[in-house]
Amino acid sequence: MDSLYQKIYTKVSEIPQGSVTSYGIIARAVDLANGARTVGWALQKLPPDSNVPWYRVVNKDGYLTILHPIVNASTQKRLLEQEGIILTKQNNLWRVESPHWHKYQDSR
DNA sequence: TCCATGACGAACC
DNA sequence: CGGTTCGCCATGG
Repeated sequence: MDSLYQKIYTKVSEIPQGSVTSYGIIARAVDLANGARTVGWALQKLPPDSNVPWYRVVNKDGYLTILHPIVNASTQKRLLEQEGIILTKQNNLWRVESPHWHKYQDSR
């Protein structure tokens, strides 16, 4: 059986290129109804050399709310733009223009 | 064991 | 309708 974090990473890895999803959606996909913050915690713990597409996870409004000092919002913005995703500066934060949300069939 | 801390989200003013 | 407050939950001290 996978650990909670392992399940989270697996779900994140399922997000197709060019799409994004929110912390809350991932949380529900791993049976944590209100564990959005926990998902953020798990992603922060990802090793730098990981191949998990953590940058495809944004908050429910499409904003990049990452707080990591090294791998910051600018890094995430660059990676998203490489996939053709358009970002605009709003409320002093980068935001995905017209998010194509990736949903999960069930989970529950 | 209790308390504080987030890469959040929804409910309240 | 928007800014603020309050839950949530796994971790770490």
